[in-house]
Amino acid sequence: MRDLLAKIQIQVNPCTYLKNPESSDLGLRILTGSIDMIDSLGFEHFTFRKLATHIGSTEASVYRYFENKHKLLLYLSNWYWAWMEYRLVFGTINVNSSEEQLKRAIDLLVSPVEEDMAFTHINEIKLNRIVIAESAKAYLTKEVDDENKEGAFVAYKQLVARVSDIILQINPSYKYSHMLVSTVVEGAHLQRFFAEHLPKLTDVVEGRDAITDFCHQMVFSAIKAD
Amino acid sequence: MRDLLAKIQIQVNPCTYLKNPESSDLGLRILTGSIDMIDSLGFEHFTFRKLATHIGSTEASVYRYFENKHKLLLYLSNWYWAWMEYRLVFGTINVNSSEEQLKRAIDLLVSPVEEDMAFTHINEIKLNRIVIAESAKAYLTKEVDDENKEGAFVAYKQLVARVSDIILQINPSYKYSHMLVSTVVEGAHLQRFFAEHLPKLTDVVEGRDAITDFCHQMVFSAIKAD
DNA sequence: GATTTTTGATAGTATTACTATTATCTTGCC
DNA sequence: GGCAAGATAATAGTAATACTATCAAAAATC
Repeated sequence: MRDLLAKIQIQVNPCTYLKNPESSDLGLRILTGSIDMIDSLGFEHFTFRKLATHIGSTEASVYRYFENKHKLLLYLSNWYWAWMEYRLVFGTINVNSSEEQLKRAIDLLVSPVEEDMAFTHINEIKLNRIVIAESAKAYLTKEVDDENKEGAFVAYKQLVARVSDIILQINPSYKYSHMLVSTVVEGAHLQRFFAEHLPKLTDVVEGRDAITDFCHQMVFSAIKAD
Repeated sequence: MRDLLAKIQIQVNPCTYLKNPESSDLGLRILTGSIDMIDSLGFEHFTFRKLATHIGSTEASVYRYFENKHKLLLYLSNWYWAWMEYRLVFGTINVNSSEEQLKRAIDLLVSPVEEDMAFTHINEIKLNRIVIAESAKAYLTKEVDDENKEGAFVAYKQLVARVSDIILQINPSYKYSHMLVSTVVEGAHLQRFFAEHLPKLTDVVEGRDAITDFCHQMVFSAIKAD
C-alpha cells in the first residue's frame, strides 16, 4: 500500500508554472519554502527574494520556476484542490448511499485537515491555512478571465462539479447545487478565519466542531426543503 | 424629506483615516476618484500616484488623508456597511413580523444595489462592485488583529449582529445565527463574482435573480430545520 | 490684514518586481 | 574519465511602488 501510494503524484495545471517544481530538488525546496513563508509572513509580505534567501538559492532561480508570486499561489491552490479531489474519490469509494457520500464529502472539505504522509514536500496543515487566508486573492483580480481561459481554476471547478453531482443524485430537482457547494466550501474557510480573528462574525460553540456541524445542517436542510 | 435626508452623514470609524475625507473638497474628490479607479483598475493596480493624477492633485496630498491604500479600502468597506445598516434600519422600520423583517434584510444585503441619491460623492453601484471583488482583502491580512482592536470592522460586525437578532427572534434556539448571516452575505458576493467570471462555480438560472432566491431559501430552511 | 491650515510642487529613499549576463556546477553520455 | 548540455549561483541593473520631507503658494479663519 505504501509503495502504491508513493507513486501517486498530484497533477497541477502547467499554466501555473514555467518549469515543473516537482521535477527537481530546487523546485521542491521552492514549494516547501514558499508554504512555510506564505503561512508565516502572509502573501503580501512574502517575496521571491526572501524565499530565495530562506531556501539558500537566488531570486533569478526562483523566477525560472514561477513567473511571479501570484502564479505560485495559483499553483498551491491548484495542488490543494487536486489533493482534495483525490481524497474525495478515495473517501467515497464503495460508499453506496448518496447521503453518506455527501456527508463524507462535506466533512472532508470543511473539517480541519491533517497531514498527509504521502507528500513529504507539502505541509498540508500550513497549506490549508494558506488556502483559507490567501486563496481568494488568487481569483479576486482583474486577470481572472484570462487565467480562467488558460485553465488556472480547473481543479477547483472539477471538485465543485463532483460534489454537486452527489447532491443531484439525492435531489435531482435542486437548482443551486454548484452555488451551494462553492458557498459552503468558501464559507467554511471564512468561518475558520473569523473564528480566529473576528469572532463576532461567527458563533463559538464548545464540543463538536461548530463549523462542520453548521455546514452539514445547512446543506441537508437546503436540499431537502426543495 | 429631501432636506432631512440631506443632513444624514454616514459615520466611518476614524481609525481608517488620518483626516476625514468628508471634511473638504479634496477629501471628497479622493473618495469619488478612488471608487472610480479601484473599480476600473482593481485594487492591485490602483496607486495613490495614479489617483492623484486622476483627481488633479498630488501623491503627498492624498497621503495626508489616508495612511496607505489599504486604509482607504477599509474606509470604503466601512462606509458601505454603515450605509447598509442605515438602509436596513429604514427598510425594516414599522414591519411587524420578524419573518418579513428577515426577508427584507436578506434582499437588501444580497440583491444588486441601486444608486442612492442622498450621497452624491459616492457611487454605490461601483462601491458594491468594489466590496464584492476587493473587500475580503481588507481583512485577509496579518494585520487583521491589530486593526480589529482599533475598530476597523465594527460597522460590519454591527450589521451582522443586527440581522442575527432578527433570526433569533424567529428561532431563539438556532445556534449559528452569526455564522449564517456572514456566510450568506459573503457567499452572495462571491456568487455574483463567480457568475461573471467563473460560471462553472455557480448556477445560472433565468428569470428571478437566482442568487437572491438561493440565499432566501438557504436561510429559511436552515433556521427552520432546527 | 495677519495667522493658521491646507494644498501643490518637487525631490528623495527603500523596497519590490522583475530581467540580463556570465560563471560555476551537475549530470547524462560516449 | 572527459565532454557537452542544462541547471543553478552570483551579481548587477531597471522601472515601478510606497512612502517621507521640505518649502512655497493658496485658502480659510479670526
